[in-house]
Amino acid sequence: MAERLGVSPSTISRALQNHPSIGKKRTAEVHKLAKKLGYYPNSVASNLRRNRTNLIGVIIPRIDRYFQSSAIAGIEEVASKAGYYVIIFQSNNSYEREKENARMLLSSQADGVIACLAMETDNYDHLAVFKDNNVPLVFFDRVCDEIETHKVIIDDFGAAMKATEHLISIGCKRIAHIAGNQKVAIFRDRLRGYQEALRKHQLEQSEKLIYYTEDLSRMEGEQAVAHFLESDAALDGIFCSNDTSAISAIQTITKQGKKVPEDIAVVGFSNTPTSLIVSPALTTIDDHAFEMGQAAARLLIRQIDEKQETVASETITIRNDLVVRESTMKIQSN
Amino acid sequence: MAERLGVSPSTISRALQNHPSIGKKRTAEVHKLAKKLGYYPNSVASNLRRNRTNLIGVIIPRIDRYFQSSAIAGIEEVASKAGYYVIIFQSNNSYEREKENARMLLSSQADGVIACLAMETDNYDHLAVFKDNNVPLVFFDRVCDEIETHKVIIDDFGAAMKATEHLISIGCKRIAHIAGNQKVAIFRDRLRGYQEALRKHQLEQSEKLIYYTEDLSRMEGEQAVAHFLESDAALDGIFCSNDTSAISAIQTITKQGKKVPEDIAVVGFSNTPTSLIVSPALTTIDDHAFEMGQAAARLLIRQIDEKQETVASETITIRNDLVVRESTMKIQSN
DNA sequence: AACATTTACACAATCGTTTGTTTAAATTCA
DNA sequence: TGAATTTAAACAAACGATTGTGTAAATGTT
Repeated sequence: MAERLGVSPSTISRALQNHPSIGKKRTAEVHKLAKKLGYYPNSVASNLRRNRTNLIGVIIPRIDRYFQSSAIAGIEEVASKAGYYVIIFQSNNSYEREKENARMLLSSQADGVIACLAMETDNYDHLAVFKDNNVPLVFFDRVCDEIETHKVIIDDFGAAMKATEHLISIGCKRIAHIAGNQKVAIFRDRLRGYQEALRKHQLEQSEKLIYYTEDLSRMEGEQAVAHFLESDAALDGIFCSNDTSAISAIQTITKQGKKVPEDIAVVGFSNTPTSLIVSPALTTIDDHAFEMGQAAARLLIRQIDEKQETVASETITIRNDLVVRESTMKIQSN
Repeated sequence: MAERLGVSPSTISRALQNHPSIGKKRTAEVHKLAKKLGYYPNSVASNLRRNRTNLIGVIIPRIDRYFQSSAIAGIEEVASKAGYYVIIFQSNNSYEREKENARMLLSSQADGVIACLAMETDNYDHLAVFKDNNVPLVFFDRVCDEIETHKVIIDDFGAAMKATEHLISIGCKRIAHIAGNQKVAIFRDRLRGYQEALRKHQLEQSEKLIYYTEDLSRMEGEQAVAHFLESDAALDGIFCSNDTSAISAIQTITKQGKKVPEDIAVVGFSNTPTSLIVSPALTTIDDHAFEMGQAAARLLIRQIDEKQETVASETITIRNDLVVRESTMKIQSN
C-alpha cells in the first residue's frame, strides 16, 4: 500500500476517489505518487469491502456461434460503458455444465447474470438460486417460463409466420419446414408460426412437410432436403429454423439439379453473415443479436442499480425483420 | 457464515476443503449443512486472502469475429478444465481501449493475461506492466516483439508462401495479392510470403499486383478486384490475406462475368465457415484458431502454476494447413 | 497410573480496501 | 480573545475466507 508517504490508508483511498474531505493539495500529491509508483487498486479487496464486484456473468451455450458472439458483443459494449466487466461461461448445451457454471458464478459474487439456456436444460433450480440470493437475472433468446424474471426475446412465432407468409406471397403452395429441437421453446414457436401461416392461408399441412432435426446442423439440412425430395412431397418452398440448415438446404437442392428459388424457394432464420455469401443469397429473418445483447445488459444493469426491485419481471421483445434476398425472388406466377 | 452450528469459521473452511485435521464426522456434517443452506463460498474473500483469483484475462480486438471467438472457445475450454475463469475485454482495435482494458485487468488481479493486439497498437507499455507486476502474459496471433514473453502464432510467412505456391502449381502466372493492414506484423508476413513465392518461381512481381487494404473488409475485396480488372494486370490468380476479402473477390469476379477458378483462381486465409459456403468453395489456409486458443491457455496456466518463471519466453507455432477447394481446382494447362 | 502422542478443533492475524466516527488543527465569528 | 464552526486527516472496524499456532481432549504406550 501506498502510505509510504506518511498518511493513513483511508486518506489514500479518499484522495484517489477525490473525496471532498481531503485537501486538494494532498489529493494531487497522492494522485501523482500513485502514477509514479504504478499503483493499481486491488479491486478484489475493494469488492470485498463494498460487497460489489461490477461483474456481469454470462452463461451461453457456445461462444463460437455467430448469434451468441454477437449478443455478447452487445452485452460487452453496454456493460463496459457502464463500468462492468463481463465474465463468460459456456454450457456447451450441457445441463451439467450449466449447473456448474451457475455455481461458480454464484461464488464469484457477480452483480448480475445474463443467461441463454442450454438445449438440454429442463430443470431450472440452478438458476432460480440467483433470484433467491437477490442476484438480478436476465434471460435472452432461450428463456424459461418457470422463473419469473427479466427476459429479452424476439417474437419467434410472429417472425416464423412472417417468413412463411412471405413464401406464400411469392406463390409457394407446398411449403415444408426444417424444424429445430422441439425441446427448445423458440423452435417450437417457429414451428407454430409456420403452421399458423399455412392454416391462415388454407394451405395443406402435413407431417410429411416437417423435418425434425436435433440441432439444425449442415448435415441435418442436407438430410432434410434428401428426405423431402425422396418423398412425394413435391414442395416448392422451405422455411428453415436457422440459416445453417437453410444454406445447406440450398446447396443440396442445387446439387440435386433443382433451382432455388424457381423450383424451391428457401427462407432461413437469423441473418448470419453467411446468408449473404451463399448463392443464391438467402432470404432470412434478422433477429438482431447484437441489439438483444445490448437490451439484456441494459435491463440487467438497471436491475442492479435499483436497490429494491420494483418490477418483478419485464420482458422485452426485440424487433425482427424479414430480409428478402435472391433465394425467394422468383417471378410471380399468378 | 455458516458457523451457526457452534464451530469456528476455520473449522468450516477446513471441513469444506476436506482438510485431514478435521474429523470425518464433522466434515460430513458441515458438508451437509452447506448443501442444506445453499452455501456458496465467497470467492472474493477467498481470493483476497489467497492472493489468487483463478481469473484469466483476455484482451482481443472483437469477439464477434470468427477467428477470435474460436480462439476464445479454445481458451475457455482449457481454462475451465483447469479451474480458471475467463474474463473478456474487447479493444475494438483501439489503442486507447486496449490501454483501458489493461488497467482494469491489472486492478482485477487476474492471475494471467492472454492478448491479441489491436490494429492501432504500436506502443506496448500498457502490456509490459503485466510483466513488471509478475503477471504472466501470453500473446497470440497478433503478437509484438518488443515484449519478451510467451507467444502462440502461426507461420504466416510460410503459410502465405504455401498458398501462393499452390496457385503457381495449378498454373497461375500472374498472381495478385490483397494485402492486409501493413501496420500489423501478420499481414506484413503474409505479403512477404507471397513475394518470396513469386521470387522463388521467377514470376513477375509488381506493385500493380498488390492491393493494400485497411481491414480486409468485403468492400475492400470488391474494390481490389475492380482495381485489378481495370488495370492491365491480366491476372490469373489472387492470394487474399483473409477469407472475407477472398469471398468478396470471388463474388465480384463472378459478377464481372469471369470464372473462378478458370479465369482467376482465388485463395483465402483462415478457413472460416464461410469458405465452405461460397460458390465455388474457397481454397484457404486453416489457421486452427481453436487450437491457438488452447495452446495459449495451456501455456499461460503453466506459467501461473510455476511459482518461478524458469523460461523467460516461449513461442509456440501452431501448424497450418492448406485446404484445397473448388476456387483453385482448375484443369492443369501445361 | 503417568506420560507421550495424536486428533480435532478454536484463536487470532491477515489479505487491501472502504467508511463511520473521532480528533486535531485551522478558520470564522462575535 | 475565546467560543463556534469548518476543514483535513487519523483511527478503527469491518468485508469473509484462509492458515499458522495454540490447546484441550482422546488415544496410545510402558
